[in-house]
Amino acid sequence: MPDVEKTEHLTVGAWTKRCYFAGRALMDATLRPFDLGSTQWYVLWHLANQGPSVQRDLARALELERATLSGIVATLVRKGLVRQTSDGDDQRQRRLALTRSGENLWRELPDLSFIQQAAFAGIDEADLATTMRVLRAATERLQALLQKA
Amino acid sequence: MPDVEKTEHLTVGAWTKRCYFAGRALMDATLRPFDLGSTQWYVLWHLANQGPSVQRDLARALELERATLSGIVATLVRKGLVRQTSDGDDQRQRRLALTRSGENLWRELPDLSFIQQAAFAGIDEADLATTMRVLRAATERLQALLQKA
DNA sequence: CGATATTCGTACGGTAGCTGACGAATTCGA
DNA sequence: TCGAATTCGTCAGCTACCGTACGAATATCG
Repeated sequence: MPDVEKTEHLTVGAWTKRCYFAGRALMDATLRPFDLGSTQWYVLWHLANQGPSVQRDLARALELERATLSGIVATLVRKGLVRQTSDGDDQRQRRLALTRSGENLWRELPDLSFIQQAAFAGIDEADLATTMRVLRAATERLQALLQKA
Repeated sequence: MPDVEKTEHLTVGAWTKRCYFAGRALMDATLRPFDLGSTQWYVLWHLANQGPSVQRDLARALELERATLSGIVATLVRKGLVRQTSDGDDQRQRRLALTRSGENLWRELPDLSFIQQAAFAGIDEADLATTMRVLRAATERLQALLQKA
């Protein structure tokens, strides 16, 4: 939102937004042939690398609301990529795992690390670290402020 | 998405996401008493400060798709805050302007600059500039890559 | 002048987030 | 031990994005 910069506020906000959306769009474009959304990819990623997981834990790990994850999981189950069972000692919980076809799909998926690499290729290592630090600090301040409100 | 950092890619992507969402959440929380969403605020902001505008121009200025803006505008018109007329020489275009009640509401709205200020208070000016530069460069690379795909 | 291409706004469908409410299951306290 | 609080997953409803398709209006070109 370029014009907003004239107000001298929300400028970095505008760039975080642009950067976030650009990255996600590229992710989505890459995953489109596989009929996967970016968040669906994160779920598969976690299940493939961290193994089966209780839905609640997965939500915490991916920083999603339970309700949000619930919808994603429903989609993945419908596609036959993920299995949702309730075999634990706590009958409220649902355990998630990749199905055979989910594992097969995961093996076919391209490596997405090229996105991060392309985005920050040629950028000074120290500058990247600074950026991370600034964003982390800003996020923490914002979340703290949100807490109080 | 913290765990993702272990893959050593998408780490900055995760922070831009967190930062963007945290900022937007704070904006939404501040605007909630006025029953306004953050994008609705941007539209009012533009109309209040840049004056009436053709819908297409507004979409370009706010970096929104025409379809997206169309929905936002419909909501604002329904609330009686914005007037949508087609009085130009080009009968396809719709000219947008604040209504009287829209102007009144705008005057009542709090200044949102405290969000940006709070987020980056105490952060070194040079570091902030570096962050802006890195984000801008990354976004441009990502968009260029998206273009080709 | 008439056919074709473009542009504007809208409609529809999809993804990705959120909140709030709810039933079922579990835990905690008195 | 029994009632109250908490937790888990889901549902419904909202904002905010996207892409595609479409009708109407305009521009362009032969």
